[in-house]
Amino acid sequence: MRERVVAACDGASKGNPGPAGWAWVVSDDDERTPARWEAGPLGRATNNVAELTALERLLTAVDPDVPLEIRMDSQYAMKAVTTWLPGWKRNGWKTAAGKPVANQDLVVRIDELLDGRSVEFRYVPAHQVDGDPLNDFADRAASQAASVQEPAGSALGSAQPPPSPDTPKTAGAPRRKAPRTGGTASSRTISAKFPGRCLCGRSYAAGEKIAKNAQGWGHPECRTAEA
Amino acid sequence: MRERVVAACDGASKGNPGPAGWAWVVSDDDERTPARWEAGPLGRATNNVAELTALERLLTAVDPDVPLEIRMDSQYAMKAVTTWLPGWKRNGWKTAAGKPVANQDLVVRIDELLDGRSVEFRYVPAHQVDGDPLNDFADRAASQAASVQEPAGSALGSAQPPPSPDTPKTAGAPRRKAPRTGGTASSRTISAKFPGRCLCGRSYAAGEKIAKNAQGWGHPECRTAEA
RNA sequence: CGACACCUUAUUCU
DNA sequence: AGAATAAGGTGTCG
Repeated sequence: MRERVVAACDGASKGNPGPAGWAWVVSDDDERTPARWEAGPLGRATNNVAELTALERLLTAVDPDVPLEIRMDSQYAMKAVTTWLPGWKRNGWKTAAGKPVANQDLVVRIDELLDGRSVEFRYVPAHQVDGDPLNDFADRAASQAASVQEPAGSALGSAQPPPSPDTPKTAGAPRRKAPRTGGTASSRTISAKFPGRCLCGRSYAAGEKIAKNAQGWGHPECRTAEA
Repeated sequence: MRERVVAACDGASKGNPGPAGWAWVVSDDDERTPARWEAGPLGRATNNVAELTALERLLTAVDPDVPLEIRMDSQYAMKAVTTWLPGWKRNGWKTAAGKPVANQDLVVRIDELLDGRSVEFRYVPAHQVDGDPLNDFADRAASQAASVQEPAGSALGSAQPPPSPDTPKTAGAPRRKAPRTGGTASSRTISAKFPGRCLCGRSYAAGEKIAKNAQGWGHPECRTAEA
């Protein structure tokens, strides 16, 4: 059976409500290095709409047959689609205070995308000194998308999102620099002779352009380091 | 009724937290020239403890009957004793996040000093190219006190605090040099025949040494320019 | 009442 | 380029 893929998603809203954005990232096999990512603007929205949208876009972008581990820092978005959703279906989408559940459309849509899929949600705290690198990447990409209100991602050849001013950096300990990713393709691509699965979780068809990465063959934009 | 006196106060903390200092300055009638000032060390403290202490020392040093305009660059210290204090008294000194309010002792002490007094607070931005001269003076005096951890002031015959390296200098426009102040006394002093009020806002008693300044008689250390 | 997130402001600095 | 000291608010749920 295929190895589970690790991903993260996050939302941002400048002013809350205000200019908002979403982002997701699928990791390399080391579960730390961004292999493929995407971010987009939302116009004026709340933080929680942005968080839910990020999850919805991630599930839409990844092959439903691939087992996923999704890391997120929003307990609201995570519990909405896991803990609270069954009760809401039963009680006619009423909150404990008797009011209508907010963002019902997004929650329902995510519920549909989750159907028949293997997804494990995992809460990771935001903005930690030595926190999850994928969550940090998604946080920065979403914040950037919220600010500039422009799409970005590995498929668009975007540069890595800039560091957030509010994300604490690692203390003195020296760290290996993560391999560059996402940017312009540089090594050779070929046409696939057989269909297969990229490390990003999506399959590729025979005849599709693929490139070699450290773990095998896959989408050219999913290359993580030169072979 | 007596004219309002203009003053400024500021704090500094090298490293934050780190060696800290406070300073206040009372202006001449031109509202630009330092007439009387004082600065002191705090040992290891935070920037905000230094800011609040500077305000507390100013209020302690100035006659409570004199109406004051206080200029400061710390919105934290200013709003703490004006905007936020009433709410804190009501809610048992809890922050919006539900945590105990920091530096409560200093805020309470300042609240007591403010009682029955005429004080207008005025925010002035820090480190501006053509910013408030009194705030700049207090900034330099507090920074110096934080560095050397020694008291200073007009009453001690201290020299003017040195310029800060981080304060942007005025662009090309030529400016009149502010009259020298605060340093060693140089012109004649006499014994007051009657009690009176100095321009610094404090009164002097009959028999106390006084000196003539541009606006009249007052404390020798409050002289602003030679007559 | 509690939790998580999104922020906004100012200062202190390094 | 970075971090610490402090406060305020909204979005959402149990």
